Formats: sequence, structure tokens, C-alpha cells
Amino acid sequence: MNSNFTIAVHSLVYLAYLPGHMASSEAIAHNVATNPARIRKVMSMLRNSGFVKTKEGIRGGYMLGEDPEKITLGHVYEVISRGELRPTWQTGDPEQGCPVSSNTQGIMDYIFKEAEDTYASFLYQFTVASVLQKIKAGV
Amino acid sequence: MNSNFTIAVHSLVYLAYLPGHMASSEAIAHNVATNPARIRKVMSMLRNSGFVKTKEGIRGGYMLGEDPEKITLGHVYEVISRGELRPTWQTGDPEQGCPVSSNTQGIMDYIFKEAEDTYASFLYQFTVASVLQKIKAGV
DNA sequence: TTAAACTGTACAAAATAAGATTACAGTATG
DNA sequence: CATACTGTAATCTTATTTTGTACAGTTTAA
Repeated sequence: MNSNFTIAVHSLVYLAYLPGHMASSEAIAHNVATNPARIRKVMSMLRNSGFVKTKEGIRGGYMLGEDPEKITLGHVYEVISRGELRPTWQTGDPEQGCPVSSNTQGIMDYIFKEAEDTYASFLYQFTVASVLQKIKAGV
Repeated sequence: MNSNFTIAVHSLVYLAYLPGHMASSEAIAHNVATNPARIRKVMSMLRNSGFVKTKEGIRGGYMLGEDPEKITLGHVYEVISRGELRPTWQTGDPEQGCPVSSNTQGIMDYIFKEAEDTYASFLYQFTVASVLQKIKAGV
């Protein structure tokens, strides 16, 4: 898994921290400690799902597209990182006669998919607002 | 996450498929489609946890150290991959005054840890025996 | 109508992680 | 004591992740 999910959550929390304010990719990048191009790429994905509104041109930037109480980390995860939790390396050899060699990958695919469902479900209990609250509480 | 968990499960299932039989790292590597040194590294971890018994020297190799019904994928995951599910990249900057920049990483650490607990718990429902059964059933 | 401050996107470079390969000391077996 | 194995480390190669650069397109305002 790459860190786009972390960056998405951090950026959304930052926007929730500055309500009604347009933040540029440069400002967000500085807060997140990465580069503006990467922020813009992640924000593009979030915009396609309605989590943020973007505006081009002078005085443009990003702001939340929904109430921070309504944006769950589970939903953000689905949009940004679904499918990236499992390793891409493939075990065994489909051409081998031994069923252990040829069929284990298929079972692992199933197990990884179900396990990721569990993982994503867990994340639905958190929202951008609840994360911001924890941050303010200094937990 | 690297693929050591997949390799561990595949190797254990292979050993369960050949009960009472010593398999060499070369034979396992051929079945898994990787190299013997990698198999030996993973098997070392499994041996430290009692999942397999190893024997050096001529006619040596590996065999299961427990009943395949008793080896759960959750336990194997804990031993092989615990802690590797989350990204290593760190968001924000602890030196910045803004609490969003300095505290988001801490919250993400907590969320990733809890989410991984959920992930590992899910895996406890599977055993080496149940995976082998699925393979034999051709699912 | 044009300069400035932005996003959107693509591509290349650098850094890091994962996997394969090689090597060799140590250990049983016959 | 030769052989067939494990245990482990070092190194090489490849894949992935992250960063950096560039530039076309969009909006604002003088």
C-alpha cells in the first residue's frame, strides 16, 4: 500500500480545520510535508468522489465538499486505496499438476479480498470530524 | 506488506498435503515458485514459533510441527507479518506549530494499528487444514 | 487583454523496498 | 569423509514509491 490514503485523510482534516477557506495545494503540501503535485493528484481523486470542491485559477484551491461528520475514513479508503492492501506477488504455478501449486493463489485472492473488506469496514467508524477532534484533544 | 505471509501459508499447506513427509527447501520452492533461500528464511520464522520442525543434514528438510487444524492463518500472520500492513511513510512535521501537521501521524498510527488488529482477527477463522480442503475441493 | 496565481496531468528522476542469486559455514547420514 | 541438506548473510536486480519538473488550461483582476 502506498501512502495516498494517509495523505487524503490528512488533507481532509486540514481542510476541516480551516472551514470555509480555500487552501492551495502548496499550503496543504507544506502541512502534510510532501510536494504540491502529489497533493493535487490525491485531491483529484477526492474531487471525483465529491469529498472536496476545487477551483482553478487565481485564488483557487480546495475546500471540503461535504460535512466533515459525513466523510468516513472507510469511504475515503474505498475511493483511494481499495485493492492495494494485498501483495501483488503471485504464489505457485498454474501450469503445475499439483493442486497446491496451481490453486493456492486463488484461495489467497479470496482470503485477501475478504480480509480487506473487514479492514475497510473497520474504518467506517472514523470520520474527518472525529479525527480532527482527536487532534484537537491532543490524543 | 511483502509476500512472506503468502509464502508461509502456501508452504504449510504443501506440508499438510504431504503428511509425515520431509520436504526440502528446494521442493517447496519449486511448488511455491520462488528460490530455496527465501523458503528457508520463512521456514526459520515458522520453526521459531513451532509451526514446523526442521532437520538439517542429509535427508533433512521440513515437516509440520502441529496439526494443520490447529494452525490458524491469524497466528501465522502475527508471526510473519504483524506490523507490516501500514505504510512506513510519515505524514506532517512534528516541528510545525499547527496541530494538524504535528499530530495527524499519531492518530493514523493508532487507526492503522487497530485496523490491523481487525485484519488479523479475521484471519483466525482459517486454518492450514481448511485452506487445503478448499484447494482439494477446487474452489 | 494580459499578467499572475492557481489546478490538472504527464513524465522523468531519485529513493526505497522487495525479490532473486550466490556463497559458505554448520549439521546429519551412510 | 563425501554428500545432501539447513541457516544466514551479503549482494545484485527489479519493482514500487516518492519526489521533482514541466507545461497546458483556467480564473481573477488591473
